[in-house]
Amino acid sequence: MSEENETISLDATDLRLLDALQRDAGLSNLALAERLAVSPATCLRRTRRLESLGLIEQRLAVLNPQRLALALGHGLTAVIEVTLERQDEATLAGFETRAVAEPTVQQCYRVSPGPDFVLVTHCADMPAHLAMGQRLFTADSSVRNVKAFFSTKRSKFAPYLPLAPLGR
Amino acid sequence: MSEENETISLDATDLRLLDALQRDAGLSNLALAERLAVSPATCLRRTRRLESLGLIEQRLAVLNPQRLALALGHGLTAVIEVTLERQDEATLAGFETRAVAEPTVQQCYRVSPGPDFVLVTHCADMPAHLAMGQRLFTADSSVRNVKAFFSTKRSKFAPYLPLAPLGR
DNA sequence: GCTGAAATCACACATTA
DNA sequence: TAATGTGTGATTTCAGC
Repeated sequence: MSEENETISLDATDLRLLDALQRDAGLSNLALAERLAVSPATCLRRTRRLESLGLIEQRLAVLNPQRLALALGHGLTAVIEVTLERQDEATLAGFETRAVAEPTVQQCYRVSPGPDFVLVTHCADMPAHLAMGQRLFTADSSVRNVKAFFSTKRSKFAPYLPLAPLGR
Repeated sequence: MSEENETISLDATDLRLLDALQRDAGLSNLALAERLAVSPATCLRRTRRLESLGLIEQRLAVLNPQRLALALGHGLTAVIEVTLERQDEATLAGFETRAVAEPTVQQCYRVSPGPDFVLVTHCADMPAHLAMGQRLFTADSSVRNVKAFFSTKRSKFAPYLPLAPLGR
């Protein structure tokens, strides 16, 4: 992946390609090319470029937690607000590193105003959730306050970024 | 997609397959089969079954918002807590339907205790964010209270579900 | 954007437990 | 009987032009 912060230039085809991929990464290169009305070769070259530029971060299958629960038992999704004792960069970065390293943390956002971080976590059960809280919050003296809300239903999961020049 | 709520039975190979796919849906069937030490045919059959059972909800490319911002200008990610006037199912379902239909809403969770919903939204800019707030909250008399936190950095995005019998 | 070689996929069928 | 693995033609990928 290209690591420089050079200015990246994207034309309308790149944007349509990114948009198609963030909605359905299961399409074959051929199907994708047809949808964008470009040749398969062009489509492939562009996709490779967008990957090498780091714009496409990962491709993943999103599993359905409700369905999976029928087979594995219910997991526990929580939205957690975390406030630290101090807001200097070292303190923030320290907590962030620990949060990101925790496998049960699915998402981590630095936010403002309000708490310092919002996490989305998913644990197998309540003991696992409590153990995560022990590791990540109780054992960390830089954590001042924690509020956890448990998800009773994930109504939507569609992390699509708006690609403005598309006119969406 | 199978719509019945029949008991779904998953063996260790199914779980390893789901786990591989939720971490990397870019693998070819051949590579996947090799990783799981099964034949390509088995791998493909199993994948199809998991899709038809609705366990695999979608395949998507996750874009990097920081990188994309270099080309498009920064967007605005917010975590929003929403409390409604009443908590009866009709009121909850009404708001949920509107939230899910809003394209800027990336994720929607019903939660308890605390607020009734937590949303993760992404808008092109502040005017777009305010317009979303107008549509979704101000215009809805069932909404009592809204708290929005703006994300200054997405530190982690890895919506992997724990597949317990794997021993992870 | 086109073409062709190499890889991959997807299906039918034989095989095993 | 149900699931796996092997083999085949068809499709797709991906290089050079």
